[in-house]
Amino acid sequence: MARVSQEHLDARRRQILAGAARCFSGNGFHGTSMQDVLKEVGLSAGAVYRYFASKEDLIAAIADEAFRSIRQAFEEAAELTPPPTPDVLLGRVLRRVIDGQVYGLERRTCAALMVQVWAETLRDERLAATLEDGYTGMRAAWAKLVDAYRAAGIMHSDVPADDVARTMIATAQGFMAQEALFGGAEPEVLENGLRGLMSMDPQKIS
Amino acid sequence: MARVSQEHLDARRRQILAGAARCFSGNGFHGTSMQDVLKEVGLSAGAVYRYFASKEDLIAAIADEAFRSIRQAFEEAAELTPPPTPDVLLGRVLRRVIDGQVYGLERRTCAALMVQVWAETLRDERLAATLEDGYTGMRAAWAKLVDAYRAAGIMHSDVPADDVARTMIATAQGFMAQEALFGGAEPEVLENGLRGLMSMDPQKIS
DNA sequence: TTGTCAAGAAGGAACGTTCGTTTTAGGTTT
DNA sequence: AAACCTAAAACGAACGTTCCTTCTTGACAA
Repeated sequence: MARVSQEHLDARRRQILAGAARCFSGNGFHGTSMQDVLKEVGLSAGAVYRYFASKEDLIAAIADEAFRSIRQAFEEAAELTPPPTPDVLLGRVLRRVIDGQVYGLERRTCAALMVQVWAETLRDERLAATLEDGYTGMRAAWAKLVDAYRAAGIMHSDVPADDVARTMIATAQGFMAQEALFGGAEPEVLENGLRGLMSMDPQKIS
Repeated sequence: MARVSQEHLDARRRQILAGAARCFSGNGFHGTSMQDVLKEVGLSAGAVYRYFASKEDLIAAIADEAFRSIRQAFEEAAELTPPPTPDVLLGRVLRRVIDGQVYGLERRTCAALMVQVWAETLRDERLAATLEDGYTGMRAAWAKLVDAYRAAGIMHSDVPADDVARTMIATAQGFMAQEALFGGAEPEVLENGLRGLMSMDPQKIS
């Protein structure tokens, strides 16, 4: 009867997730206690445990959101027609992910959360399965994109498309790691760097 | 005086580090208890705490070794003359790091440890400072290498050398993340992928 | 070569703390 | 009045670490 509005419930939920994400990004999932989270979100234990049954649930919700954000950025980029060159494409992905307002986190904090999620994925089979699913799809979409490059004659065809796809994805992942660890990994740096690499065709070099 | 030989002490120390590294790579530094480590290395608490004053010390020793391994792989590659193309170079780095026998870990386990070290670095200022030092040196060495490419006329000069250096390093980092998370990130995949990217000069495309 | 023994190395129970979580009782909002 | 939330206490379990005991080692005396 005296229920609060659904928007209120959703807002509370996001408030908890955002506060927890801030804690987790800086101290890791297991370096952060629930007391830390409670203090950060400004709610009592009773309130938080009304929205999440356990710390594990809270972690899973945050990791899933991170996966979703990454996957969406990659898949949106892969659907652009005509496909931009890798430098433009990956610049877009990085901007989208890192400025993508995951729980309203700053660029570096967001990148740090991603690294923490990777680490947690290594010890949680459920997360690993979710990530694997998303990765397989991304890889396929980007391999298609590489095929388009080859069909358009702007890339040599003597290399497996999947290998190029994995390499592009790895570059974006590496930039997220660098942003988390050192900061200053601007998308422009990635764009410039890729342009540099793209200009040195090994078949021309000898 | 009834000391045991220095070789014995060193062997015990490495035994502890190796066992701890196996635990940490799979369960994270804070998801692994000291009891887990004790069981894995087959020693008692009294024995382990004779070699490491605290869990933090143990973590720091392992992280330092991981940093050292990475840094050495990158710097060795950067000193090759004449400088190989990026595909060859990064293939070498990846092989060296990942098959580099860090505590005798398997490829994927070793990659997983790297990811855990990154995560820990985000919450430990001392580790962050160490990593920052190594990274700055690596970046400078690789920027020099890019300058050599340009001097040799095999790369366009309209892009900051440092940006290309960071992008190459990021690609290697991304591959380590992929190996940890999904496996199968062979150095050959990276080499092929880079060759593919290098063949699509954006200035030729239109 | 052998026996002795102090000291180093390892064992393992137990410590105090902190963890995630639940429970309690009482207040506030809709 | 029903749902939401607070504040505080308390729970057992698990944590990192310590402490005392036991075993082992190697120098040295015999």
